Amino acid sequence: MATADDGPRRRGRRPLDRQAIIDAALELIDENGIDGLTMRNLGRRLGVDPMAVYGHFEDKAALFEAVVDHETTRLAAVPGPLPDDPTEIIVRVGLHYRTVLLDHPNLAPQVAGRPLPQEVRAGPVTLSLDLFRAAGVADEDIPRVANALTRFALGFVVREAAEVAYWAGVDDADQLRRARLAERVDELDLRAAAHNLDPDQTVLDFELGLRALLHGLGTHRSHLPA
Amino acid sequence: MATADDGPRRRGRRPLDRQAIIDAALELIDENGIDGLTMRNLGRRLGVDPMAVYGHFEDKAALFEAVVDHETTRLAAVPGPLPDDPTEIIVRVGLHYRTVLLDHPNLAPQVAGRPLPQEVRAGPVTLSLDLFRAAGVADEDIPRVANALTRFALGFVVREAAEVAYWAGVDDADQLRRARLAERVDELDLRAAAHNLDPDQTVLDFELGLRALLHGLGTHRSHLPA
DNA sequence: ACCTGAACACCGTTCAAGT
DNA sequence: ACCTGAACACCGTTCAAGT
Repeated sequence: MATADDGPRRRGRRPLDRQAIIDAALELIDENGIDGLTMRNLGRRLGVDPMAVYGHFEDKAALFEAVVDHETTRLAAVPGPLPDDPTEIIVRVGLHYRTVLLDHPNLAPQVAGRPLPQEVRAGPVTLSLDLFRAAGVADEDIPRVANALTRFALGFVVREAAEVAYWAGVDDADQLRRARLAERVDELDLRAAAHNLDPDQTVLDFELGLRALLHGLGTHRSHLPA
Repeated sequence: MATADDGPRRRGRRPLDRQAIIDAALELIDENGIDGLTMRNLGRRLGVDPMAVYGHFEDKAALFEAVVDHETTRLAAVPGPLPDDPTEIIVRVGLHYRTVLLDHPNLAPQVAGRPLPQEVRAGPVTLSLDLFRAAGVADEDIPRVANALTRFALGFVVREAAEVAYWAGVDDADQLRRARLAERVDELDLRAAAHNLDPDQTVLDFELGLRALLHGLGTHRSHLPA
């Protein structure tokens, strides 16, 4: 058992390496959004002087980049076994992206706003040239098709995460904003706010959109007007 | 002519109403990103004591919400004349969304992460039930189709804006990060970084994706597996 | 009614000091 | 080698005071 007075959060239990700091940073971001990550909060959570973190990261920006990189890396780890059909593989990758981004919705915009090296090269599954070729995409269309799919998948989920956070009233410090939200919910009929907040519905929307996009991109060499 | 010593930025030239404050806030956000908007910077830009802003907005959060609302409202103002074909109207609305969001790329994630009342009701053009019905979408599919289109359009542009800002090195305080970026650019072949940074190419990607999505959504009642 | 400026409680970061 | 704590220059905001 730990002694009673070795710090507010039992410091020393974890030896304060980079991973322990990244994990604590993710906790703070999950709990209070991106602004919840402050060097002082981080020190308190780790049971350590705030300045101790500077021994492992040059500054807050470097720490934050490491946190985002940590999540970006997870995007490449698509769980198997995988289907044979290339189209189905692409759908699976898309659904996996969504799952990873929603694990830390407050960080989703940052993860999605960054290039994804792993989707190009490393990792067990990659959106590779060969995959798109196997799916029947002509070589010269691949960058465009890859762009459309990537931006659809990441953009969809970022907006999903942001909407959920917004309606939930992220920084619910003031009741006034909530009251205004309630009004707006009543205004919405077409958008069907309730529909948007149900994860079981949203994942279906996501898969529908992804398949429709794949189908639309695949059946026509170009949808652009002459 | 203004006298030489009436403040660092000729205060009094504009009477400091809400609109003048919102305009100055947008300037600061455009120049230095979301963090460039501070009450002290705002006061300096307006040639006024920072606390003067509190006479017009309750706090910084209220000011920021007003700025985002200002941009959200612009989304509804689709310039005419409009085509007759409902599908073409939807494409035009999407392209207009892209233009508005890219006017203030640093604010795009905030604008896109918010519900868009105007797209439902007010404004000269709305993504209305009637529009989707005219485009041949079955009533029960409309929420799902509207979701897919809205999230594709807004998500695409948010990611576009974020990627451009990222490669440009938004907060280019440190050269080290730029060096790392240069390495990464070399790594990318499939994603075709140069392609992604060319606005003339990106708008074609956007329109292609939007049309493919519309086509895919329209030709099949459901793309979901049984 | 609107603006000012000192003050307070935060923040990231520097630096000299401890072990 | 790693952690500490005082100090500095920022930040949003409160409040008493000016006009």
